[in-house]
Amino acid sequence: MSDKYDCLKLENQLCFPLYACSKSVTRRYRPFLEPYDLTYTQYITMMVLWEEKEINVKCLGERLKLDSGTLTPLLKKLEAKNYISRHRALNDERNLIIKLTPDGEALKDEMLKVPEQMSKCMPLTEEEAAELYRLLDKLMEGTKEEA
Amino acid sequence: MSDKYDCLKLENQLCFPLYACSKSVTRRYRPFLEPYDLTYTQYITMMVLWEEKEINVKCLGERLKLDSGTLTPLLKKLEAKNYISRHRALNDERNLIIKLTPDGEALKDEMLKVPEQMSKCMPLTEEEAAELYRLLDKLMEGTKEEA
DNA sequence: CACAATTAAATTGTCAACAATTTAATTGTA
DNA sequence: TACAATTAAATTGTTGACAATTTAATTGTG
Repeated sequence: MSDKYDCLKLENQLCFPLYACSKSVTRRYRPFLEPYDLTYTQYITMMVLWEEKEINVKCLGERLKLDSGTLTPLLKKLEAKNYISRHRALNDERNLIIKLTPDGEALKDEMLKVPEQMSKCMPLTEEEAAELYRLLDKLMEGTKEEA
Repeated sequence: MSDKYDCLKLENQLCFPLYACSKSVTRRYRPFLEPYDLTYTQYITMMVLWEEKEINVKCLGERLKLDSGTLTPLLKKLEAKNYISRHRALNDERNLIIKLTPDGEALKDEMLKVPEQMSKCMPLTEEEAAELYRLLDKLMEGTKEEA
């Protein structure tokens, strides 16, 4: 019961579950982030800043795999919410340095409950999560730009 | 060497690899789809139509997990490219019926090589792919709207 | 039958993703 | 030192994603 078009069926492709699942998980974050006026992308940007304290747009883009076309407007929004500051580096004015404001820093403690709440929505065992992580990583390696 | 903020690190979350990997895979499709003037979302829409021949927007949205706000403009674009037709159902004019045009149907054979080419970018064994599929499916179940 | 409730698609508005281009600062080199 | 090449961020333009609302058709019920 198989024909040559089977490979063109949605359910036979890995790409679609990946795409749908990613959207589904992102959507799940919304209610937890909304009280802080953050979108998912803004949230992961803040996650990097909670680790780094200070970073330029280029490095931030490498961590998040986003370019300046996405980040510039997003960072302006985070600045408007007073979570971050944006200033040119003194030694090289091409670099825009992103720093947490006190408000942004304070948010970190509030946000501790987000991953906790999210993990309740993730019906995977510890081992399954680790395996999923490994497989995504491997897939990522293979799909990123090659020489 | 762990503190209470570890859970707020990007690399300790499943959500980020999922999000990044999905974007990476989608990006990989671009060069294969560009010759046919299709985006990834337009491509998966065509995949449903190659299976169904005829479907209304609501059902299409359920298959693709997209709403009319996303689909309406996308379907108008596919219509403009002459891959699909859009007509109201005679028995219930609320329903918009999407059908393949001959051009859209013909595209199916051309597109057979897309999954083939893509699979070369997917560095997973058969078993790994199956396991990834299973895990994504399980995660999907858990993250979709609950009662 | 009338009209409220429901349903399907379209519309509106906001944010994201990303290619391609532009602007401005810095670096390398003839 | 001039000036070409490179680099970082911003800008422009297109497409998607989705919440919320609107429009129009159909269904259910008093």
